[in-house]
Amino acid sequence: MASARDRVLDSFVAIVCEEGERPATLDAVAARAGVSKGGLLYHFGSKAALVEGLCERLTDLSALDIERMRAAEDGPARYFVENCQFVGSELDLALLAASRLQQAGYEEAGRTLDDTENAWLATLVEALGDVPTAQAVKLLGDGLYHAASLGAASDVRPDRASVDMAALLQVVDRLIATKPAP
Amino acid sequence: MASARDRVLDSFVAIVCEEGERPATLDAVAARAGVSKGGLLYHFGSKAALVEGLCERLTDLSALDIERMRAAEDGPARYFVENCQFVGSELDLALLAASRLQQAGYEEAGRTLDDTENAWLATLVEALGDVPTAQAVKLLGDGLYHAASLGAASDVRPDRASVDMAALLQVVDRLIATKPAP
DNA sequence: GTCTATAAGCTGATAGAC
DNA sequence: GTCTATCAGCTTATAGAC
Repeated sequence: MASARDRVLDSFVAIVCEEGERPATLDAVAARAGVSKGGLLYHFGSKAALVEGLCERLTDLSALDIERMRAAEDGPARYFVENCQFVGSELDLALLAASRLQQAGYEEAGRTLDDTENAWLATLVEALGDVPTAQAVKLLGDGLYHAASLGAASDVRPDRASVDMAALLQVVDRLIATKPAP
Repeated sequence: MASARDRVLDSFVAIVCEEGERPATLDAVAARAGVSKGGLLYHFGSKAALVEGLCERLTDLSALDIERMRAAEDGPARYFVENCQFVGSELDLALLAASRLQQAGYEEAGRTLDDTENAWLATLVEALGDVPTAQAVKLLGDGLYHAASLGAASDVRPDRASVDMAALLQVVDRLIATKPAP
């Protein structure tokens, strides 16, 4: 079984992703992690400390993802777009939670998100060689991520249009094929 | 001077956009609108009623925008992408506020957002004739909107990469030019 | 390291005067 | 239509026992 500290952070992330920032009270997080509020506050002295813990986790996970992206067989652009689908990975959850917390006013979450987004963009620019094309690919991914963040919170809406990933990747290929010579 | 009811709704939207959902307390909204909490509660009987008011406003504003999009000189796709930049318009504010409230757990805001997003996508599909291309354009816009929602809350970050709109519109043109024949 | 008990502050909402 | 006064509930955080 994971350490109590890890379980607390997992629970915090899970509740923020499933229900939002406001329901992620110290009481609720502690209960889900199977500790008392006092026990939680031993590991994270305040709610801001929980956010800080999430930011550290996000930084680690995104650095790992950048490495995988660089080494991806089909190239970083395809890897990036494909992985902007929400599948519930640790990185997905950390990103969604950070986004929610940023929107709830926690500035550190916003800074960490900015850093990770800049790293992704830089990797795309490096791989594609053309800045506008790289920015467009980044925006496509952000768009997917935006849709995920709308969906992951509430119940799934059957009438919400879902994206055909295979077709989208072909659009990405068109974008790369028509990019101006450097 | 606008009616008290409008001033209350304006204040609610403004605080949600500038500081987030949690700081948008009945007290804070009333103070900004220049009425007492009791005065506010006469017009909107609960916080959920404020959200409802915003949703109605968003529905009206987005219907107006769809009309403008259909009639746009450079075509709906260019109009759409250009207008996904956050410039602080009433529609921008309503969209950002709805997104924040959706992420804070207000389901009606999520439903209204879904409706407006579906309407934009349908208009793009109708104008471009190719679904994957239309979805890609929609995602580009969502990506821009995502960047705006990260920026509009906290202070402006000078190191955050900004998008070159002229270059992005050229990418959109490439996308449209290479779309498969119907 | 983890618990219980408690303090102190804030928030949404009601009741009733004007 | 708008105000003041007030309450009940929740949330963060502290203090101190085990």
